Amino acid sequence: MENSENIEPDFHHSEKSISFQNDCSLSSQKKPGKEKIEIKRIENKKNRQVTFCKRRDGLFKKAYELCILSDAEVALIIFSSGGRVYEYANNSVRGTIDRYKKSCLDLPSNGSVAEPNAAQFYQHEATKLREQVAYLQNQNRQFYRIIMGEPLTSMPGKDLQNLESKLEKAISKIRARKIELLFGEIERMQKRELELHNSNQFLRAKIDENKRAQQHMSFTPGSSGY
Amino acid sequence: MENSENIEPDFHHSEKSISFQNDCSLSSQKKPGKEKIEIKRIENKKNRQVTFCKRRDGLFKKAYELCILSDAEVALIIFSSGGRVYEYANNSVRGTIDRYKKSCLDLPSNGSVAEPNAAQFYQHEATKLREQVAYLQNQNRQFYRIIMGEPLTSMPGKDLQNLESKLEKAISKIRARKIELLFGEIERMQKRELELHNSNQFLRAKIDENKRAQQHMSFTPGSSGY
DNA sequence: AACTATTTATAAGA
DNA sequence: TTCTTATAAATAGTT
Repeated sequence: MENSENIEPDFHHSEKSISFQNDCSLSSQKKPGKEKIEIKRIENKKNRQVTFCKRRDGLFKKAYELCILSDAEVALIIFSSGGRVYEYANNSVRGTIDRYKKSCLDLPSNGSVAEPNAAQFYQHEATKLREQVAYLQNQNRQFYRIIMGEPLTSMPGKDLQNLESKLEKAISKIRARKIELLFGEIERMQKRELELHNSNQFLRAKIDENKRAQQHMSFTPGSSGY
Repeated sequence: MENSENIEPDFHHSEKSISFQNDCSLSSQKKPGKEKIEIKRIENKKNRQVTFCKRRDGLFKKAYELCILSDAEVALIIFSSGGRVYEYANNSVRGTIDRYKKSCLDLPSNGSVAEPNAAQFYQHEATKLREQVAYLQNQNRQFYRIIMGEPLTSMPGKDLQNLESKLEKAISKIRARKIELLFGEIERMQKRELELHNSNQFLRAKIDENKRAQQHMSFTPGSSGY
C-alpha cells in the first residue's frame, strides 16, 4: 500500500528492529500514531463504543484462557454504557453465581446450605461493606495524617516499613514522570527553534530580495532595462 | 524498558533475522525462554498457581480499565482450582448480579422469599453502605492511585512537584518515627540491662553473704557464734 | 473489518 | 515473593 515494505512481509520484524538503533528525529512523523492512552472515560461516543467492543472481546478471551490454563471457574458480566448485557462463563453464569453466594455464606459447621435466603445474603454483604468502610476510613485517616503532617505514633514498625517503600516507589514514579515531562518540553523547544530558524531564513531571503530589487531600482531608476 | 534494547540491537536482531532463513536447532536454546504457550491446562502445579495469580490480576486490571474507558458496569467472579474465590466489580458484585438477573427477567435465585422484610432492611442498609464506600473511595482516589501504582499521566508538573515534596516529607517523617522507635527500643534495653545489672549485684551480694556465713560456720562448727 | 506501530501482558529466570 | 527481560498479545488510531 504505502511502501515497498510489502514485498517481503516476512522480514518485517528485522526491518523494524533496525529502526531501533536510529534516532527517530528525522522520521518520527512518517507513521500514523498509535499511542498510549490514559485510563479515563473516553468522551467521543463512537470511540468509546469501539474501544468497548475491542476490550470486551479481549477480556472474554483472557477469561477463557485463565479458565483453561489454571483450571479455574469464571463468571463475567458486563453491561455496556448503553445498558446491553454481555456475559461469559466457562460453566454457567448462574451456576457460578450460586457458587459465589455459597462461598460468601459458607459455614464450616453446616454441610449444605442449599439456597441461602436473601436476608442472609444482604446481611452478609452489609457486614462486608461495613468492613470496607472501616478500612477506607482508616486509610483515609492515614493519608490525611501523612500529608497534613500529623504524627505517626501508634503505627506498628512493620506498617511503617511498608508505607515507606510504597512512598519510595511513588516518588520514583513521580520523578520518572517529571523527567518525561522535561524531555517533552525540550522536544517542543527544539521544534520551536527549528520553526524560528526557518522563518528567520525565509525573512532574510526576503530582505535580500528586497535589497537586490532596490539596488536594481537605484541603478536603473525608472527604467525597465537589464 | 524498550530503550534498553539499544545496547546491542544489531547483534540481537541480526541473530533473529538469520534465524528466519536457517533452521533454529543450533541457537534455539541460547536465550532464556519466554515463549508462546498453548492454551491448555498447565500440569505443573506451581506454574499453574503462578500463572493463575498473574492472569487473574491482569484480568482484574483489564476489567477495571474497561469500566473506566467505556463507562461500563462489570462483575467478575473467579474461583481458583483450589476453590478460593476472587471477585471484582466497579460497583458491587451483588448489585451487578441483581442487574443481571433483572436483565434476564427470569433468574430468581430463590423461588420463595422467606423473610422479605428482613431482606429489604438489609438490602437498604447495603445500599446505604455502598454509597458510603463510593464516597470514601472517591475521597481516597488520589492517594490510592499514587500508592497503588496507577499512572501519573495527566497530572500537571506543578502538582507533581508539590506531591513529591509532600511525599518526601512523609518519608522523612516515617524515618524519624522509625528512629524514634529504635531509640525507644534501645532505651528499653538499657533499662532492662540496668535492672539485670542490679539484680546481678544483689545476687552476688547474696552469694558473698552466704559464703561468709559458711566460712563462719566452718570456723566455729556447732556454735552459735558470738 | 483490516492493518500496524506501540503499548501492555506475561513466561521464564534470577 | 518481587524484579528483570525477551517475547507474545492487545490495542489505538488509521484506512
